[in-house]
Amino acid sequence: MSSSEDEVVLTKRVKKVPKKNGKIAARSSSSTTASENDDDLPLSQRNGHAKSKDTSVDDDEDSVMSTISKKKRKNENGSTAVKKQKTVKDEPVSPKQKSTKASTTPKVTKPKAETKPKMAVKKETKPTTKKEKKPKEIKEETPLASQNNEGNEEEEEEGYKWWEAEDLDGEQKWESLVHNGVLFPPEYEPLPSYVKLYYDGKPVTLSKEAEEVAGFYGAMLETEHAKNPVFQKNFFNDFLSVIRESNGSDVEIKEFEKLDFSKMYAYFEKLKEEKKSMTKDEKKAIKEEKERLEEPYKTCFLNGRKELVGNFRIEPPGLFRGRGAHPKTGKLKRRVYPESVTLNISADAKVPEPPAGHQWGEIRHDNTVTWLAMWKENIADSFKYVRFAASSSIKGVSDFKKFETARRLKDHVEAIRKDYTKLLKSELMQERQMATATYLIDVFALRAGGEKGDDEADTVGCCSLRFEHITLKPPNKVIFDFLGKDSIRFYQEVEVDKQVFKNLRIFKKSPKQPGDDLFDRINPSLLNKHLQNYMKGLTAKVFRTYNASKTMQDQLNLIKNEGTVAEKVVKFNAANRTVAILCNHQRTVSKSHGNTVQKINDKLKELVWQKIRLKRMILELEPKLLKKDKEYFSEINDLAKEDEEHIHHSIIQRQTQQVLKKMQRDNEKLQLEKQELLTEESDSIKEKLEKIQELKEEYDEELRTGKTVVKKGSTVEKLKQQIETIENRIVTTTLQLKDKEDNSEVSLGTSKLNYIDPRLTVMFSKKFDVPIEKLFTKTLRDKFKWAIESADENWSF
DNA sequence: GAGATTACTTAGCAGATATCTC
DNA sequence: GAGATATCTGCTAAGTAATCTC
Repeated sequence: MSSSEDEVVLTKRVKKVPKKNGKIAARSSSSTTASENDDDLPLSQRNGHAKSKDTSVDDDEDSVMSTISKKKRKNENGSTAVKKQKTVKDEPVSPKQKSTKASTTPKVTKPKAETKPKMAVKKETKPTTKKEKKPKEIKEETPLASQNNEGNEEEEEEGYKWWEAEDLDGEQKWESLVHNGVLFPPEYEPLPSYVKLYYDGKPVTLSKEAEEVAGFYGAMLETEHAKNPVFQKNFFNDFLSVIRESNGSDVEIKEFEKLDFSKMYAYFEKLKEEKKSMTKDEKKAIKEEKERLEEPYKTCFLNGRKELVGNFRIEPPGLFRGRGAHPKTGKLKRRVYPESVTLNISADAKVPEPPAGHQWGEIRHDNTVTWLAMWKENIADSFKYVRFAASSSIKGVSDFKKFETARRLKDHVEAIRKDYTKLLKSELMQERQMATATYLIDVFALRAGGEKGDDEADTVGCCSLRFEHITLKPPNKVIFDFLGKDSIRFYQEVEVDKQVFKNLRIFKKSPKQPGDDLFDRINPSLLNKHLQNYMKGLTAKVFRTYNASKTMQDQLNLIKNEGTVAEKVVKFNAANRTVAILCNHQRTVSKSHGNTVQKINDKLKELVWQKIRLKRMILELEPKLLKKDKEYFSEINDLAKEDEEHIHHSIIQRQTQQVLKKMQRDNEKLQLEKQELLTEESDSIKEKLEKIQELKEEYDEELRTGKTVVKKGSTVEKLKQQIETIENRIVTTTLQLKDKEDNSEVSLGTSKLNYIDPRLTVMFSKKFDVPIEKLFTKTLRDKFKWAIESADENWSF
């Protein structure tokens, strides 16, 4: 078959549908042909066949397509079969049940007859039209008296160690759940009457509702968001809606450009300043009041044990700050009232009182989920949940399971890699795409890449990569350039497996064009189904966890147990950084970064100058040394005259500013005490400034004569000692600079929090005698208590 | 089987707090 | 002790993925 015929096949399969955002997207056709059914044959049924074909298939791009169109096979049972797996059950066991030795095989338990029963329809206290899941029956009454964990003082003191007790399986998430509901943001307090929005130069009197919305914008007037035209447009539309709804303006507002928020902005800035300048006691009182209000919502009782709640606060209204080019950025996030909040709580628990004059939207008793409350937000029409804190047992169990699943991948990854390497050459397009996607996810830690709508930012992951996101440079170089999660740019120039390169070229082949999906036969759902054939619980995201933790383990293995604690921490962070780079965890370079780097560079230059100056002093004392130790003095003329002049200038300027700033601070105090203020003519200031002037003259003289002034009492030994100190400082500062630059765009926290098995950090801490406090913050120590208490120095991922 | 729904994890940013430097 | 800088924490947006519905 000719290549043109091949293209016809491809064209038939790639159905072009206009994307909601106007782009043309490639979609697999819904009308299946016999050959398309072929694609759906389970791999297990085709492995043998594919293998025999592989040997005969010419791997030319065209012939691949020819083979596909020639093949007319049908899936006999018409459904996707599941590749037979080893019957070893892949369920996690608690950390204490496991040996911490790497060599020990994980405990194998028998598979349950039914691991995840289908959820049945649930009867609710309030009938709803939507389907609902039926919670498992709560086995026993859970009287509130038992919920303070009575009779278990030891546990109360030490905290509940779920990892030593819990059966981690099962769909039911709790036996009893008792809590006090959620904390609502305070009601809006109108602005003082003199703070107005202006329209076309005239003050506008707004309704309370409209004023609140105007204030949201006014407060962020100087942010990048407020300068974004999409943000402005969305805000303005919603602002006008609120004005209409509340009959809320005495002036007809028609154009955004005529709005002047500057008075509002100034008022909010003034409030900020006032807050800043509060006395310690005032700040303390505010904090205490805040804590008093929060207290009832901070904790709840889960199965009779006290646990921390995470985000017990209902999100306050405001303007939606979407990331990247989000089409809805700037829209009004409306205030949430109790009527739209659903509480999830034990059937026999007391329902918390809703705020006065309100009612809860719904009360549920669903023990198959872990949220305490939820509400629907108005931006994406999705749910927001109130959940347990990261340190809670329920989150701990889930975290532990996540890492155990990733660890189980160790036992399968070799087979998976072998398989996808083979399937890269499959004659079936879907298999090739599946294999290529798995390769990219495995090797470059790409996310799955689910489809997105036109009301979201245009970001992609593996399955949603489009034509324009990769550039191919023969023989096997690929340039990835796309926006991933949070609109973070993923840019990498990499060399890939030759067959992967060939496949990507096929996936980009005409008639595909910019806007078309590269992977038009697969999606995350199919991909994950495929992955589950290899291992229960295996999904695309498990690869990220696995590869991150595996990389960390490998990096830690390279570290030698030597040096100070600080040096070991630096090495640990370097390992952490490797993982962060793998996962593309970035952060915006801080505004002050340029300045900071400049300052460190200046400091370095100054240190070098100091060192050279000290060496010149030595030669002033003993000129003969120049011949004796040429190398030691080889740098004494390294600095250009201009550089030296610049350094002198910086030092003089800095010292002068220090004196003047100090004078300013002192004057503020003196003013309060109603005493006479200092001036540059005051004796104490004059004296200091004169000393600086003397120093300047000394420097000028040195520059002019080339002779360095040696301080009284200096000896060669003393000067050499000083040089050594400076040299050490140069080394430290250079390292500091390198660290700054290396870390300026890399965020280490995300991988530490989500991807690196915390037991690796614990192992490092114990093996290398580095206090865990140096590696985990307090929050992380709480979150990973299970790891800290269960892993030892021999633990391995 | 596709799309919708639901529930969960992952993510960067901004403000709060702690630590360092002068 | 004050200001600068680093680190930590809370917030909430933005993903993934399982399940449900049509």
